[in-house]
Amino acid sequence: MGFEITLKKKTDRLSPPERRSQLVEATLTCLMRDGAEGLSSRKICAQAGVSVGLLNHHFASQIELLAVAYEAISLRYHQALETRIDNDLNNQDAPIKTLVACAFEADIMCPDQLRAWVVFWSKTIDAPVMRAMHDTINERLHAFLVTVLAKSLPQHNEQQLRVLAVEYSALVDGLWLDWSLNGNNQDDSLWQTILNQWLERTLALA
Amino acid sequence: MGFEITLKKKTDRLSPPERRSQLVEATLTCLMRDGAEGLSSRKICAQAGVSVGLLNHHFASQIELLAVAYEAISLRYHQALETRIDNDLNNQDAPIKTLVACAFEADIMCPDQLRAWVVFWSKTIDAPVMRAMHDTINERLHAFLVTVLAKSLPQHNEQQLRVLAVEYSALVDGLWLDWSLNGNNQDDSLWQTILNQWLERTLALA
DNA sequence: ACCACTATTGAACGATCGTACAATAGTAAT
DNA sequence: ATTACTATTGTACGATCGTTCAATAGTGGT
Repeated sequence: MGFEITLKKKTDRLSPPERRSQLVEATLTCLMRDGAEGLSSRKICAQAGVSVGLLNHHFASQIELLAVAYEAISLRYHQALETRIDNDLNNQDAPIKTLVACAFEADIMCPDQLRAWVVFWSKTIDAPVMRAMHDTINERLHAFLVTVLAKSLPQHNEQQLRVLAVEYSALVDGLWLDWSLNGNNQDDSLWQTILNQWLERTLALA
Repeated sequence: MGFEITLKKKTDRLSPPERRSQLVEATLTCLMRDGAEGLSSRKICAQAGVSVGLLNHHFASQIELLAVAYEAISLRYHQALETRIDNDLNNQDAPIKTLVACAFEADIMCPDQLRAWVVFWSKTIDAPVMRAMHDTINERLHAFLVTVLAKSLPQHNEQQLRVLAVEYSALVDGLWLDWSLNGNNQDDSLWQTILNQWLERTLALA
C-alpha cells in the first residue's frame, strides 16, 4: 500500500498553457467526431474532463478557443508535411514530389478532418477572429508551398511560383473535398492519379 | 375604391407545391445571408412570411427541407451552366471553354453561395438524407461534365473523360473555396488565370 | 500558519432550438 | 348550408446553447 500515492496525480490543477492546449485538443476531437454538433462548450469541456465554466476562464469566448484550435490543426498539417519532406531522401531536389505522394495518406488527410475544417470555414466567413486566423494560416501555408515549389522548379520566377502554389492548393483542397464527401464508394486511386498527372505536367513545363 | 380588391390576394393559402418551393427559396436566402446561423426553422419561416408550424406540415423535418434546398441550389447552378453553353455560339464545338469563361461570374459563383454550400457539406457528412441527396447531385453534375468534355475532346475515351471531369470539378471547387474564403484582397484575375491555363494545357493534350 | 492569488467548480440565467399539437380559417364538394 | 378536408396559426414543451458568477479548493510565498 501507499505505492499508488506516487502514481496518482495529487491534483487536477494544470498550468494555464497546459489547460489551454488540453481544451484545444478536446475541441479538435469533438469537431472531428461530431462536426458542427461537436462545437459545444459543454461537449468540449466534457471531452477535456473539466467543468463548463473553465472554458471562459482560459478563453475570452468559445470563438477564441475555436480560432486557436484552427491554428493548431493547421500547424499540425503543416508540420506533418515538413516531416515527410525531411524524411524523403529521394526527392530533396523536388520536394513537391513528396507532397504529392503523401497527399492522401491517412494521417495527412483523413475524412474525419473535413468535419472539423468545414466548421472552421463556416465560422471564417462570419466571425472576425476566425477570419484573422484564417488569413494568417493561409499566408503561412502559401509561403511554405512557394518555397517547396521553388526548390522543385528553380527556373520559375516568383510570380509563376505564386500562381502554381494557389493552383496546387486549390486542386488538393478540391480533391480532398470530393474524396471526403463522396466516401470511399469510388476507386481510391482516382484522386491520387489526378494529382500525379498534375505533377507530371507541371514538371514537364520545366 | 374597391380597385385594390382585385389586386390584393384574398387569401394567403397556397397549394402544397407552391408553399414548399417558397420554403425552399426562403431556406436558400437564409443560408446565403447567415450561413450556419441561418439554418433555423423559425428564421426560415419568418423569411417565408409564414408561421413556425407550417414547416413540419409540408416537410417531415428540417433536414428534409434542407435536402430539397440542396437539390434546388444544385439544379440552379446546373441550369445556369447549360444556359451559358446554349447561348455561347462561338464554342458549340468546345463547350468546356464556355464553362471556364463563366466559372467566376457573379451569378454563377458568388461568395455568398459558399455560406450555403458549407452548411450543405456539413450536414452531408452526418445526415443520411443529405448524403443520399449529395450522391444524386454529384452524379448528375459529373455526368453533365462528362458530356461537356466529350464534345470538347472527342478523341478521349470514356475513362479519360471521367478522370478529367473529377479533376475539373475539384479544381473549380478548390479555387472557389479559396476565392470565397480569402475575400477579394487578392487580384481577382488570379483564379481565372489558373483555370484558363488548365484549359489550355488540357486542350493541348488533344 | 497564514495570506494573496487563481484554477476550478457547478448552478443559474436568458435565449434559441426543433417539433408537436390543439385551435382556427379557408376551400371544395355535396 | 352543411360537411369533410386541410392549410395555417401560435402556443407550449423539453432540450441545449454560451456565458456569468459566487463559492470552493489548491498553490506558492512569507
